[in-house]
Amino acid sequence: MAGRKRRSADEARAELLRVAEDRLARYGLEGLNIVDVAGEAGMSHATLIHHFGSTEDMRRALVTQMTDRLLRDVIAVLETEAELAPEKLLRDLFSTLSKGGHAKLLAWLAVEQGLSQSADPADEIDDLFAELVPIVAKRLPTNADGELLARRMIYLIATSAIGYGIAGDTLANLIKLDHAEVEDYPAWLGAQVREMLEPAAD
Amino acid sequence: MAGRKRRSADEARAELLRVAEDRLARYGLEGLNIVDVAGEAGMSHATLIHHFGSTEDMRRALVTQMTDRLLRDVIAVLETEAELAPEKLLRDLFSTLSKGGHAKLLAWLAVEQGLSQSADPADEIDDLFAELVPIVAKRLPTNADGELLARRMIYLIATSAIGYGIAGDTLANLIKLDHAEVEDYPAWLGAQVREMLEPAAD
DNA sequence: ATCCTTATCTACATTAATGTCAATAGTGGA
DNA sequence: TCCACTATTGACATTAATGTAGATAAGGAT
Repeated sequence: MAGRKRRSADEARAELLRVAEDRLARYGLEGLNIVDVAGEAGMSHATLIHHFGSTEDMRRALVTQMTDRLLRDVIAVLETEAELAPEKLLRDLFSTLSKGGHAKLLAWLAVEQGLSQSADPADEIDDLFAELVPIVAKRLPTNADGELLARRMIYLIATSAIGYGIAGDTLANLIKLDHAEVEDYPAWLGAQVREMLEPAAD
Repeated sequence: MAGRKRRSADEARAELLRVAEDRLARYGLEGLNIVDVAGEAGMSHATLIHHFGSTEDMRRALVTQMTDRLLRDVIAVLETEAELAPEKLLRDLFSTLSKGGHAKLLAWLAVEQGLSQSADPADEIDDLFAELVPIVAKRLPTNADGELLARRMIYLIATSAIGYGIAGDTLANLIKLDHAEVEDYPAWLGAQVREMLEPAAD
């Protein structure tokens, strides 16, 4: 009753996504229900629905925003660094995906609804990947099939990173990799990738 | 009213899991609710609860059974084949995990509840991994740190396989890997693994 | 000042699921 | 044959979530 706070539609959306991302990191997926997200953002859940259309769409928007940022970072690093340093790059990448629940949210969407159904929200993501592939390809030693190799590398890293973010801890327990070794894994994988890219025994 | 069908507890559990696995492959995760699973198995959902304790436990039992079979297969192949053929092995492994929703169920459990919380149901799985590690290690060329390398290889393959099973299609769309290349990916990864294991440029 | 757009809220409707309980009925063993 | 055990069930209670509808109010534009 104490007067409503009225924001622009853009501000409202941005604020809701900000809160949602924070809650995802703090509480995991359960934290992403519309009542709590809207509540913490100082709105009613009906308002959230008004802005996003549905809970589903809100979550999709969140994963798009997070992935967008992630890819931009990767591209920026690859374009800046003169030397290819997959170890550091993968360490950051894996860390981002496992912390903050990014990978889990992604998995949730893929599993629960099918992330690929609607190509709409992934549009910017699509563009970023299109940008990424040639940048990686340019780094490869051999030009023959450079693009395909680049795509496969990206695919390998992406699948492993997602699996790591979702089930990395559980797997580590089962395989008896201790904490330090799990932490080192991304860098180790980076080293393997570097070796794969080196002009073999030629 | 037409007379109840009474099974032994073991039969009931086995039948419920059989139906659950079938429904998982057919309908995905939504197919795994207790009302439908029990219904298709010819029981009421209260009976399912009676046997498994909770929906959660039923799903856990299912993932345990499926993972158990998967690991046994992998171990059997590794012990039988004289020649190490990671290409074929990974092709089968990735296929099993992506088909039938195995990886998705796994992800769901890991994401929704935390698969690692209760170590109880993973007991047999734990044993199987303990069995697997030395078998893989024995295949490695260098003995130095053989076990650690084996664990890392298993970790790499497992994380990538899970990511592949969950988000493989979506990623392929984004990275513009066509269907054939996605199908080939496991074998390609197998070839990479083989190269990683070969005694380098020595 | 007035009006129009729309962000916002309250209250309600709906749905879909899990889990509980007390009663019932097969089945194997004494 | 009878009994004890327990698999089975229908009905109910609960919960937690999403989404809808109509009313209201904030703020910009004319």
